[in-house]
Amino acid sequence: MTESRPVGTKGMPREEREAQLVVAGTEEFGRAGYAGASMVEIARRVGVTKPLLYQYFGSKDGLYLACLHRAGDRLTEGVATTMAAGGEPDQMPLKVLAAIFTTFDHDRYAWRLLRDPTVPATGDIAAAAADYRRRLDTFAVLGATQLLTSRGLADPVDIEAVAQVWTGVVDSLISWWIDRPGEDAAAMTARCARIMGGLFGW
Amino acid sequence: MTESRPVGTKGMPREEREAQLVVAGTEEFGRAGYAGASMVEIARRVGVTKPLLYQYFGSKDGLYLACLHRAGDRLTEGVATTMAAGGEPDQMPLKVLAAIFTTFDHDRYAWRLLRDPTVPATGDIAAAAADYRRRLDTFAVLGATQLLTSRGLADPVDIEAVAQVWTGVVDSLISWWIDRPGEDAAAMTARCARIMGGLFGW
DNA sequence: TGACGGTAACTTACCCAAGGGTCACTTTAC
DNA sequence: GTAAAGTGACCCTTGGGTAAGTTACCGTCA
Repeated sequence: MTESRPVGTKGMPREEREAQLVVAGTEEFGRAGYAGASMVEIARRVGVTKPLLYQYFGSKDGLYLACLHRAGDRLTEGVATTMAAGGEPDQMPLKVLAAIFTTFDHDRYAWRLLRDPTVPATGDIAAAAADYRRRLDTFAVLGATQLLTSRGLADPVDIEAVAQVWTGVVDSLISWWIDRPGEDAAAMTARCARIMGGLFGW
Repeated sequence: MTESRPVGTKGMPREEREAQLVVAGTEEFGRAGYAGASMVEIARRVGVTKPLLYQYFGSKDGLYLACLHRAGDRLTEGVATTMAAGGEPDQMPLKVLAAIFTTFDHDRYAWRLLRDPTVPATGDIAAAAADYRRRLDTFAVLGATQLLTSRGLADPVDIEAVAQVWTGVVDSLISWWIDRPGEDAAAMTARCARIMGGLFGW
């Protein structure tokens, strides 16, 4: 009789709803950071209310961890595969970028979760994020070592610095990409190839 | 009679206390972001309580704006001076870095205020930060244009991308620097010169 | 095939701690 | 004695988190 039906199941299985919430959470956490993101806003994006979010994920940390693990696993996997394939040191950056762009074409905020400075300094999230960053750093340091030694530079501190700047470059490229939804992964890769070729001769 | 003397003036003039609070605020905002920073914590760092902070700055936004203006003015000024001096396109990045390192050697968190993703999306802070970023972007785009055209690249979208990546590189270098308090501005500049020379032949 | 009960999906309405913000007041310097 | 520096104690909103109840789906049994 009444037209308002705000309550009751909407027939969506838990698994599917959870996936929606993780996607929405990733975007919101990526956009506003852990500290700035709001649970009720994340629920609202999916057309659902806060208690359901808590029933499924337990807490803000639980949701963040779910988002972080999805992003971190996909990222480390993709980079590991690319690095394992090997190649010339000055070709690796572009290959890794291509892998990242392809993997996260429709999930561009995911990368930011690993480097969110607003997460609590201690606890599960900090530990998990640090672990993913450590794994990525290992790859970055490996690539930087190959690149610098091929140029006659061997200072380990230089290598660390280059590795960190590299992750910052990825960060910037992804932020730039987020602001340009029309640019797909292939266009992004082509642009980077053109620029690196022109600037560095790589 | 009582040994506890928690109240009463401590003989510090307002101007000086304000400067202390801006320094503490810059560090705390830079570390935790606008959303994650706490006013009582900032006051505590200076050995003072919250009401004094509010008496001097009015609000959290007021304090943030004071920190932001100090950082933004010093930064844009330093970069403008360096850019105005001119030079070879591939020498400019290092010159700008040297200027930034020197200016912010004892204030390393300042840079982050301009790029804090946790500030409210609208309002005075957003406007002021956007304005500073726009000014810096203008310099970055200018430098990128000179650099890319000298290499035969002219796509304006490429130039925008390079400009944004450049600001990201500065970001990463400063983050890396924050974690290594022993490295002073001169050492940092020398390191960057060595790396850029080795990697790019600049 | 239809009633029916159990379970999963979902909500309203609430609690509570944290943190931004304020008031009235106290103390010291000059 | 007055003005500026400074504080304890409070208010109130925001947002994380919860309790209890409501609705729809779905398998089962007559």
